[in-house]
Amino acid sequence: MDLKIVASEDKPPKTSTLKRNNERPRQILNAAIELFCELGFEAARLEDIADRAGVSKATIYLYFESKEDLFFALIRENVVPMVDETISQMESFEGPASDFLRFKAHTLGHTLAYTNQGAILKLVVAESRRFPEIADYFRTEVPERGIENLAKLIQRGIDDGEFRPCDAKTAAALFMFPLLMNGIWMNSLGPDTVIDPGLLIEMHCENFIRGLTL
Amino acid sequence: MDLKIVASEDKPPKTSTLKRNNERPRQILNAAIELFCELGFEAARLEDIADRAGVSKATIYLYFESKEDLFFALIRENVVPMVDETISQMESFEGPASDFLRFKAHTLGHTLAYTNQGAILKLVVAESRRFPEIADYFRTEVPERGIENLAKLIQRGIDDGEFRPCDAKTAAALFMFPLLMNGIWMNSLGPDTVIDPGLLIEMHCENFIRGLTL
DNA sequence: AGGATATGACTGACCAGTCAGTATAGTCAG
DNA sequence: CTGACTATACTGACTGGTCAGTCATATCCT
Repeated sequence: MDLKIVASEDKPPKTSTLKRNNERPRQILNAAIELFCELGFEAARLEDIADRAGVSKATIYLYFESKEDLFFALIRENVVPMVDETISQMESFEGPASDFLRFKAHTLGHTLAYTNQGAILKLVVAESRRFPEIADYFRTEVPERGIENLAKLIQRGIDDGEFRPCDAKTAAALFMFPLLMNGIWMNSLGPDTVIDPGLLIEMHCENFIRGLTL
Repeated sequence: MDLKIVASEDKPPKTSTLKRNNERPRQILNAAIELFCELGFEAARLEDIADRAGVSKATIYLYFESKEDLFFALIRENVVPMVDETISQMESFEGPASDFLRFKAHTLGHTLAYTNQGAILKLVVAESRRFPEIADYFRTEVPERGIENLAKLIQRGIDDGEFRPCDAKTAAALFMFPLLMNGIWMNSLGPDTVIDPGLLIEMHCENFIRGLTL
């Protein structure tokens, strides 16, 4: 792509505060996310990540132990906080369970389909067999906590007579799976002419609630 | 440089040659499937594939042009025939649409969850951005044909008054997505203690039909 | 001065793909 | 039947390129 002329015409835009050290990890991580999502873990080259972050490859090693550590940080810094937020939303929610499901289907559904959150999911799923410790961390922090909390909400719906009795955990997973698959789809094979993600989310939402309602 | 045209076919009518040559491509392909599914395309080494197939690496190149060709052959030889079969089942089916959905949910659901078909899906999804031609081939041969035909069946259900009116293609995708995600899940993060794949398939099946029924 | 931040240049391992050569079996002239 | 020839199947050893990770050196900021 761009070969660097050795010296000459060095940085004219002299950044006064070179104490950007605080931002460096974030810059590098963002570049890593983009490239991991585009190419997969193996095929993403550290040198390209460095280029995109505007640093040299060696600088990455000032802030991260290894390529794998970068992958781990991605989950720790980006995915887990999002789950935390969802869970606290869920805990403070008081209306009918179906209202929350509608809200969540639309927000999460669109986030997964139209941002690289879907690509991150695809990435984790693709690499999980090769990085068991990362997969373990992800599994316990994301799906297990997420499903558990969503199951609580659905169980409340069942107890309140809003939903018919069923296994709440399975129902929670069943609520999530089309949204997750939609996100993976849109970040791999899609977008295509066959599936309209917005329509699918909408239909899933109504069909799921309809099927679950007494 | 390469004048290894393999064709030149004028079969002697009676050659009782014990050539195992016929089996070689299948042996190699099976080994490739296993390793691609375990490790992903990049991380799977051709030498390991060769070892598992009981041949040398150079032998692979007698039957396949490149590593990527091996990936392509995997889809052509394994995935597409399965879709063909499903479609012909669907076309010859005559009972209520919901019966076929139940049948398909269970057979396909279990195949994806408990065989490496789910891992193959995971693989295709993971690598599709890096191999656009393979992704195009897969998309047109598998999801597009599959969804189109399933949509026909669902449309018939709508026309017959079995289901309530809705967009049949979206409904078809919505029927498939939990089964696909379940297959990917079981071949990446799962199996785990949170999700029971069999229960999920069963519940999806009933909930989906219930939601769609008038 | 001296610690913190950064990098260009390098290395060592790895791996897809190649090639010259071996092995085995079929063909056929004598 | 035999030995020379040929076609097919296969492989060990190599190459050229790639890339994660290292390190000696340089620059900046108290």
